[in-house]
Amino acid sequence: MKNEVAEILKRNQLSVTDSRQKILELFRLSNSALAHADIEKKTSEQFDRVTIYRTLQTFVEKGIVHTIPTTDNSVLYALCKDNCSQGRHHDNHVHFICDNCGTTYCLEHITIPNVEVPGNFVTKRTDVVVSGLCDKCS
Amino acid sequence: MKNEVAEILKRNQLSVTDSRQKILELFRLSNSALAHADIEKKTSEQFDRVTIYRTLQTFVEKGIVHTIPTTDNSVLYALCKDNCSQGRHHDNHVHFICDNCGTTYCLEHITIPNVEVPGNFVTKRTDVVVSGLCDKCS
DNA sequence: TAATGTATTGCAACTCTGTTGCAAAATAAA
DNA sequence: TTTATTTTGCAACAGAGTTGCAATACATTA
Ligand SMILES: [Mn+2]
Ligand SMILES: [Mn+2]
Ligand SMILES: [Zn+2]
Ligand SMILES: [Zn+2]
Repeated sequence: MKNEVAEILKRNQLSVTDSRQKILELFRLSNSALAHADIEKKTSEQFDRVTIYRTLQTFVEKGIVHTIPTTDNSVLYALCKDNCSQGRHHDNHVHFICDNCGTTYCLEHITIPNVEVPGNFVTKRTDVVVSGLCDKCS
Repeated sequence: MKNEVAEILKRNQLSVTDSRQKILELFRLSNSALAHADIEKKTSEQFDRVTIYRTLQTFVEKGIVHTIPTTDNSVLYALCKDNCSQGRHHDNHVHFICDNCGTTYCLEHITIPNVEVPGNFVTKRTDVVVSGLCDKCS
């Protein structure tokens, strides 16, 4: 729904532009996380590389998407569900990266366990990334 | 101890070269994880960039160091303790990245919790990365 | 709806990171 | 010491990410 996408942008005080609409739509249609390269492949005819970088950055800042750490010099992005906002992500779920097909899933229903850290360390964020074989590859 | 470093290399069926000795020593002297860039800064007068890339790759393959996922298009490396070997890492600990000073610690004594995944997913590896403020920055 | 100010985009140029092939050098084996 | 094997450095390249700036698109107000 183009309209719903525009709503999300407005709610986040972003002007509604073609690139933001299209890229946000891509995330909504995908059931897995996307890398910059994925988005570039699907939209490079339409948008400049730089625009994609800036759009992703903006989405992260606004709490529209969240990042997923990886071990291969890439960053993955996925939609934040509920009520994330500027600087406050509430995506408290585990991520799964398939070693075989590379697909990365937000396991929305599996919550991050509480992890103890030494006395004077302060936890701001905890990422849990599981890798292995996804349901399609196992 | 240069000698001990050489022992580790031999034990892993690697020929003992200047760059491997020096880089491995760097890891042993550091109490935090190192990125490629860190090693380059400390040794670029001595070794070519390419050699550092290849050395790190070799160390990971042999189980001498392990990687730590990040959210910023970089990969961190840290020494494996005990008995990791080719393809079999037993580093089952949590990592902590300080948002302020950037230092990344292996929390050797905090073990990775068991994380449930959906039925047909197969877990091969679980990474837990906590970020926030380290003891020096809090 | 049209005019205006503001925010976003595309482009060009650049830097930084990582990779590859190959000849020279270093290491290990005999 | 000689020889075979492995590793290194260099050069060249490819790809990823950044920045400044002018052109364009968007939001606002009249
Ligand atoms: Mn997610
Ligand atoms: Mn570690
Ligand atoms: Zn898969
Ligand atoms: Zn710190």
